[in-house]
Amino acid sequence: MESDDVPSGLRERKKRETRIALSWAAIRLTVERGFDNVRVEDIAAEAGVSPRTFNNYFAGKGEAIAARQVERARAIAEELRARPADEPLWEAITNAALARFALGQDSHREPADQQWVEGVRLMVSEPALQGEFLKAAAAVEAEFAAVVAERTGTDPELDLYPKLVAAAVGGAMAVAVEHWLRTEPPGAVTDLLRDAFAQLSQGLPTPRRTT
Amino acid sequence: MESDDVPSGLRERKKRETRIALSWAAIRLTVERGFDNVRVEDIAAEAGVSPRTFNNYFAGKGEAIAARQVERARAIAEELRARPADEPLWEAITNAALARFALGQDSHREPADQQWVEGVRLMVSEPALQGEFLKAAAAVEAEFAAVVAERTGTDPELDLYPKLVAAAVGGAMAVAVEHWLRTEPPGAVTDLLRDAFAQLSQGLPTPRRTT
DNA sequence: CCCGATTATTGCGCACTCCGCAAAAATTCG
DNA sequence: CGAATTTTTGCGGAGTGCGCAATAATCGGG
Repeated sequence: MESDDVPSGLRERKKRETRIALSWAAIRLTVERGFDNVRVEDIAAEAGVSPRTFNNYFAGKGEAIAARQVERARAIAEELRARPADEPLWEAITNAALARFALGQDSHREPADQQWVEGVRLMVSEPALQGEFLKAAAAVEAEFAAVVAERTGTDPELDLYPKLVAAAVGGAMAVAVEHWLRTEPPGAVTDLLRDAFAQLSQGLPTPRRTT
Repeated sequence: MESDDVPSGLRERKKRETRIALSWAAIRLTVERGFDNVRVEDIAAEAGVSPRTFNNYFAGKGEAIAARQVERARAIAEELRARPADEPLWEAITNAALARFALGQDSHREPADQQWVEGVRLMVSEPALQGEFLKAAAAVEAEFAAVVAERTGTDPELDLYPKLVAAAVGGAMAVAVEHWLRTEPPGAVTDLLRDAFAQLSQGLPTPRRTT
């Protein structure tokens, strides 16, 4: 009956670990070999469970891969919730997103992952996965909208506002990341995110020619 | 080698017709029976082609269903391109979207489709399809971004701006339609769209309590 | 109008996916 | 420890997506 508490028994920990192991294995193999060259069987083997068990956790390869994005998005929503209530909305959103992105940024910065970045590019351009990523984003957007509604005193059922903000934020993050992946000397995602949110909060005015 | 001209031979017309017939059949059957109770075989039969041919046109059921959304989104992009260049961007976007949505709105307004609306609700809440819809939206967003870039003199490769606008617009439309489908006495989508775009163009300021 | 060239449709086969079901293994709790 | 709960696993089957090659339809020049 409980909704989201953490019993933290041994059982729950193992489940969590298996889930993460499966998701991670799916990502790693896909980045290395390409989505179509990875079978569920391989992923399960990598995580040390039976193929059937994979489907107890995820409905398909795509979902397993997108699971980690979901986690991050959730974390951003929680980060936002934890922000001081008197902080202006867009400032809070920007800070929340930046905090989480910066987190995963410098954690594994090795020069050797040049090849890995290339694999990621291929992965995100896989049509089957794009849908999955977007679906994942949409799933979390509802949650995000709820937090925004809390902060602004609006009602997700009646007002467009919270979901509009959630959709815009989700889109902005996607655009920023996409742009970042496409840029050859990879700069800082955080700068792109800051820029994107700033433009959003200003009503996306036609920028004056910066060239 | 030609990119998108219309040879208008008999062959191309038939192909287009088959494509539309398949897409339409997929939607109709899904709305009536639910996504999982429709087999590719059924869709093909409805359109008068072999099951194998279905896969020559679409990679799966979901893609067939989303195909019509793609078409509409494309139409909006073209509508935007056709707008006078001196019209302010957000006005042009709003008008373009409104024109296309109003088009499909009153075309088949019968009291008998109460049941149909219910089916559509079920359809859009199907997880497998949400991903597909979003993927379709993303596909067109690039096109939309290109038009925005044209209008504003920005470069999709360098500036975040055009894609940011495209993402925001796509998200806003999705939110508006979702809200509209959830509202019991179905009002006018166009009003919701107008509202959504207005909020976007004003930077999504925290609304003052309207209750 | 007809015939060769091009293109679409179709049937067949196969690898893979996803899920229901029930047995086996693991974990929890009294 | 031992029974109850939960998870893992193997099996089986319905569906899917696509390559391949044969067949049918369309096109375009003579």
